[in-house]
Amino acid sequence: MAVADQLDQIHIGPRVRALREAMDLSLRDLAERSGVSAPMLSQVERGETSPTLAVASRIAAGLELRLSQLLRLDEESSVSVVRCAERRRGGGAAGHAFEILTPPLPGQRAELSRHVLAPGAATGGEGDPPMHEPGSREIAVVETGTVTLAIDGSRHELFAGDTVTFDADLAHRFENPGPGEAVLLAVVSAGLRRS
Amino acid sequence: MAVADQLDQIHIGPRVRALREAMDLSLRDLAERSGVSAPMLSQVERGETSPTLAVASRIAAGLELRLSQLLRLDEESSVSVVRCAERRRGGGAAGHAFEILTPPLPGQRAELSRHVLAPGAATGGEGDPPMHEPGSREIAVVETGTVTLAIDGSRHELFAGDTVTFDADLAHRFENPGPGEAVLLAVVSAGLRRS
DNA sequence: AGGGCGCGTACGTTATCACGTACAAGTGTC
DNA sequence: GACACTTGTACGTGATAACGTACGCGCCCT
Repeated sequence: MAVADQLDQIHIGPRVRALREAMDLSLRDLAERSGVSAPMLSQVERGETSPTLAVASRIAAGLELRLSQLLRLDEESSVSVVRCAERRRGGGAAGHAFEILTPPLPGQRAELSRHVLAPGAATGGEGDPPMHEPGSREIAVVETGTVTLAIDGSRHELFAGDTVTFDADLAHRFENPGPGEAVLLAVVSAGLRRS
Repeated sequence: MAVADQLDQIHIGPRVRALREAMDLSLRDLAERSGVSAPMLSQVERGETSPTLAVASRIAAGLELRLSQLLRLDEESSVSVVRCAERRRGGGAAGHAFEILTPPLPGQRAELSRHVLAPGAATGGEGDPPMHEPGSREIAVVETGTVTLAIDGSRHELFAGDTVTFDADLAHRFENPGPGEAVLLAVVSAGLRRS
């Protein structure tokens, strides 16, 4: 077996076990949820076998994830998560001002922030890495103005009053094409916590 | 084999073939690049077999992609937009109007809603049972006016711009003592455990 | 202490993956 | 037209995934 294969198996196995335990499930519980047998799950977690895509998808579903998300939990390990200390208040890029409305406390299940973009401004630079941990989801509401969400190779034009929900662990940014100022509220739900 | 499994296989196969042809490679060319045999690649592309993660990773690498990227090319877009006109609206008690800004989809990690309380109105009646599942947390931001949060035997007065976070599975309600109208945004994050 | 239960893993069996070989069909060159 | 080459797929075989059954271990209750 090639090294790359071993790396593949090693990564998904411990991750599946960590997620399963975080959800307080036994092997038999997850077997019931996913449709994959408990002994098979045990082998996968211990890295003894490489499941097929069909089985891996079912395991991911049992953990309330898509398979690409499950894989991403290990692949994106080089992405750093930037926390409140750097983005508490003030400006990001030129023309971008934000405030974080929720306290930096352990009990926060989601983070709420308000962003103001001057015409032509954006929340980040082209090609910036994702700023949130794997598994995070984000909701954004456009209060005033128009913004464009650029994410994962696609662009979505949003008008005042529109709401968008997306995977916050994919590289993304909001741009204000103008002409007026744009205000949006963002809610980021925590990703799947690691052990 | 379940339909979901079939959908999984159907998706990656045509995608692999499309990418291979776009790169002007034959099955034998890709076999050489990926380390997976040409007959196997043919079977995968035709949906005749579900490759293991180890093999699928090698196929993705031969196409200059990570496996999560290959999978994401077929997954439904994780971005969900709710237009201003699509908000779900309702009225609670007299003087209380609300709109739900997020879609009623499984991928929603949190629900975002906007509430308008006329002077003297409240979001619920005295002693109403909690409306959220155990473990839920809620964040509320007062946009305009003044509201009082009554929860667990205590009362908290909130002014425009204030944010409050609390356990949403405790009986609670927001009251508008007036004199003006009060507007607040609420974010409810799902509980910790699901049955 | 004993019994029952939950949990994770060993093991045997079956199904399927993954490969190597070979065939059929199409294309290009002489 | 004949030949060589490329390409995709059929088929047989070995390896391994995937399952069902059962065991060992630890914990809890009586």
